[in-house]
Amino acid sequence: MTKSLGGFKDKIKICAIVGPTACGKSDLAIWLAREINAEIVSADSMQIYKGMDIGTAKPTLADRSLVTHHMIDFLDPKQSFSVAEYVREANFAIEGVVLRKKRPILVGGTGLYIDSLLDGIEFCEQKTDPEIRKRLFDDLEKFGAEHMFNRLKALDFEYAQNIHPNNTKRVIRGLEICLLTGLNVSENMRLSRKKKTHFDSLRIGLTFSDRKKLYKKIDDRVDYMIERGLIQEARKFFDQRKLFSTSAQAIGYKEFWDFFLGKQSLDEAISKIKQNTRKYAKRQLTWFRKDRRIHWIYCDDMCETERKNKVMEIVKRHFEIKL
RNA sequence: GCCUCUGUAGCUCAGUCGGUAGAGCAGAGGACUGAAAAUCCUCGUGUCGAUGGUUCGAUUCCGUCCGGAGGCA
Repeated sequence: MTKSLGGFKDKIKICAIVGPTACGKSDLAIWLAREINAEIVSADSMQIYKGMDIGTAKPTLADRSLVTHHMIDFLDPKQSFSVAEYVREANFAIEGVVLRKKRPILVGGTGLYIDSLLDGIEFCEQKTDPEIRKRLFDDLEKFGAEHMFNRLKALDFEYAQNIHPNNTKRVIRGLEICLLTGLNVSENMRLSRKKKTHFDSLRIGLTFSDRKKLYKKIDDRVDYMIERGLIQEARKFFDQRKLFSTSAQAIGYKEFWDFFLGKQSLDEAISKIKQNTRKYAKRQLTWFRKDRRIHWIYCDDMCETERKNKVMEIVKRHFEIKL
């Protein structure tokens, strides 16, 4: 969290547009930003990467010439990234927006990034340590998941109760935190929540009441990505794929690798992308649904004009904009 | 026309030496604090193609019919 943000007297009013992938968040945000003199701050863990344009449905240059976008298109795909870095950079970007006398709109589907930012989660100073992590993974291979879980349980019983022994990624991170900070995970989490957020946020959720309609939009969008040249875009990264860390997870790229190797047909790769995107959307919905603060807008229950009116109504109330 | 194989969950298939059935995938729900587009957990009743026969009992054995695949003419 940047020190300077704490320097603002009042809480920063911010509007967040959240929801599953392919539900129309970006378009709505661009329209809204132009209406209320705003700049857009993205909360998307993959649109940060340079060159990954089609597959991440990144706002186009035309979109970006209409409204200033932050937190997209700035990192090399070989670089890793994390929530902590996101929160730091996004806070910095929002500070700039406010200093320019513009309103900030947060838009994205990465729930962890959104909540960590808006709820003011303060991550500890210590970064991740690749060596410790590697050692822990070696131990995992040697001794198994159950053993690692027991080690965590001994250090932090409270946290261990919340995670499943098979979720080795979480178990190892838990152990890493203990080794790195000297405090257990639960204690770290309490500290991270100690300070109050400096945001006064409005959360608007975009979704469909009929899940099938969302899935149809996803399928259609993947087909459109293919038309726009997703295969060529993915191919550009193919040779370097082993150097990717965070970006290697992006849907719409990794699914082509078996196709490029001649192990799978193009149709199979495309179906896989659609399927993975649908599953991803489902996970996003699980994340957002539990958040009672979100004002939900169901895209299939109202026409575009109604939708915009509804959004404008609650946004104006939040920013105290007079008619 | 004859022969062989085949018809079981939305899909691909297993299985029941005769006591009405189970995997993978798909799908649904959930968790989530430095990899999060990641990672992980939970959830399986379906006229076992139709109909007749044998049997205490058939999805399982037998006959016929219907659908699908292949072979021979």
